[in-house]
Amino acid sequence: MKSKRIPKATIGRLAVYVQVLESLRRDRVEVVSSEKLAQACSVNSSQIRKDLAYFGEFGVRGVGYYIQELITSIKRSLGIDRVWNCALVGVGNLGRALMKHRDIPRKGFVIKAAFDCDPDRIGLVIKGIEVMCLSRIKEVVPSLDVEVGFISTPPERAQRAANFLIEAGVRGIVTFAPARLEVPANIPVEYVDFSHHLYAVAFYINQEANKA
Amino acid sequence: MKSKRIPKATIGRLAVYVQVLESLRRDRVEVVSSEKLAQACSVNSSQIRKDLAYFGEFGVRGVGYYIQELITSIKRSLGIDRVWNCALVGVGNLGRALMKHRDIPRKGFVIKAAFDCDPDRIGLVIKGIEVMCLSRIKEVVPSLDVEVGFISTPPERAQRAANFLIEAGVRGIVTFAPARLEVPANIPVEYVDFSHHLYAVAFYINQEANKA
DNA sequence: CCGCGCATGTGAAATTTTTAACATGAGCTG
DNA sequence: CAGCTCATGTTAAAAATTTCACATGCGCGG
Ligand SMILES: NC(=O)c1ccc[n+]([C@@H]2O[C@H](COP(=O)([O-])OP(=O)(O)OC[C@H]3O[C@@H](n4cnc5c(N)ncnc54)[C@H](O)[C@@H]3O)[C@@H](O)[C@H]2O)c1
Ligand SMILES: NC(=O)c1ccc[n+]([C@@H]2O[C@H](COP(=O)([O-])OP(=O)(O)OC[C@H]3O[C@@H](n4cnc5c(N)ncnc54)[C@H](O)[C@@H]3O)[C@@H](O)[C@H]2O)c1
Repeated sequence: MKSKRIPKATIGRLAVYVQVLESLRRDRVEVVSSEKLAQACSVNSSQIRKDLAYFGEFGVRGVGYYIQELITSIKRSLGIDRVWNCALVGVGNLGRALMKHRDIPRKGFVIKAAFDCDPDRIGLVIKGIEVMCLSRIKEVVPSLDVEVGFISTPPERAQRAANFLIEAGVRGIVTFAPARLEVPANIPVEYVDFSHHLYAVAFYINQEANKA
Repeated sequence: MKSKRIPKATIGRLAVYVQVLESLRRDRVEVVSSEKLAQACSVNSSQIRKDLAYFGEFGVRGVGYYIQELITSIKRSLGIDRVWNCALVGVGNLGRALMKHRDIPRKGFVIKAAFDCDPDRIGLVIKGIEVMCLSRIKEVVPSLDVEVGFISTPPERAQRAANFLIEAGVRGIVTFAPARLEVPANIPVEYVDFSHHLYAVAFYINQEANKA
């Protein structure tokens, strides 16, 4: 377990491994080889062993990986072996879908507070969370131990939302708005944007057409 | 414009370039250098020139890129200089948010039909689209010229949804369900999954903490 | 119409990432 | 408990991607 820079792509793949491993676990499979896992994830088996080697030795030679144990190890490596409290800014269509989405808490990210600036939205209760005015964020975030901010405002409001979140004390941001954010260097920002998936599917459909 | 394999990462960056370029266009900027654009996208300027070079020569030496023209060129290169008709399967929280989301048609992807299997959902009208029973997909997809399928069912139903979509004749799939799909090699599948962004933000927050 | 400044497009170098190859060690069998 | 099998962890090679460096060519000013 040497501390080298970990490729961003590795993080992405670890998420896929967890997804597939959990699906195997549901099917009561207990052990899996890097080869089998690789097939299920559509990657190379050395890739998997390499990715895991960044964090430690989790397998048993001649046997493979114990699934439950490996899931635990990956999660610990990523720092998701605990609950992260989150605050959401922008309770529109997407914001509401996120608040209702069961998989987010299941992954350890619990939305503890939601903020909007529209008076019609403030006071609304979704999944037991009352939508609050953004002006209360500075008081609420510290008191609820919120560490992660979700942004689902329109793009032109995203920077403003980020500023509020950071000033309130969040340590990282996941934004769904299509806008680049300017933040201090010590605040990681993840941009969730599936437009590149739309573009990619169009692009690859065209490629297939040109092949034939 | 030589036809080499185009890195997947390039497609992702082109989406970012378009996003930033459109934001510049809104601000009435007309020309931009690769250096300026690079800063706004947090990438290296050669990277931008390399990415664009896969598709052609779009700039003017000594000047830079004409923004409107570059947007058009990138879109043409990706094959999104036209409308793609789409069908959505699974009209739950996310499905409804997608149907209401203005940016999707704005990017040229128009949801023409929506399917569900829940009798309570069938007949519902969202944004002028009537939710239909999945059994009608084979008749509807060809008649509406649908080429792309969106899947927003629960993960255990995603494969079934994919099978229906492919049999009905879609040429590519964008799935939001956390499940790997088995599809013919000529059908591109894009997996939209932001769990890796959640994991990544947690991971980088921890890294920041270890630094300090 | 020539020369200068500037930013592109590109070939080569550096770096990163992926893949292959194999030595190592766990577990099983007789 | 020796020998064998098998899949890991790791080292080395290959491939891909990113970055550098600069020649090329457009536009403007004199
Ligand atoms: N709907 C989707 O499926 C979808 C998918 C991907 C990305 N997005 C992105 O997510 C964001 C939200 O999309 P949406 O469809 O939910 O839009 P929406 O208009 O339904 O919701 C936006 C919400 O943000 C609130 N808001 C605006 N300014 C605010 C501020 N300064 N502080 C706090 N709240 C503020 C509004 O009152 C509204 O409730 C957009 O940036 C969109 O591009 C949406
Ligand atoms: N809600 C979110 O914010 C969100 C975010 C990311 C990913 N996702 C994923 O998107 C998917 C949908 O999430 P959701 O929150 O909308 O769930 P949901 O339960 O609200 O919606 C699922 C819908 O699919 C329908 N369905 C089930 N089986 C079907 C079938 N065989 N054919 C057609 N329709 C079928 C159901 O009737 C329901 O309407 C899930 O896989 C989820 O993991 C959701």
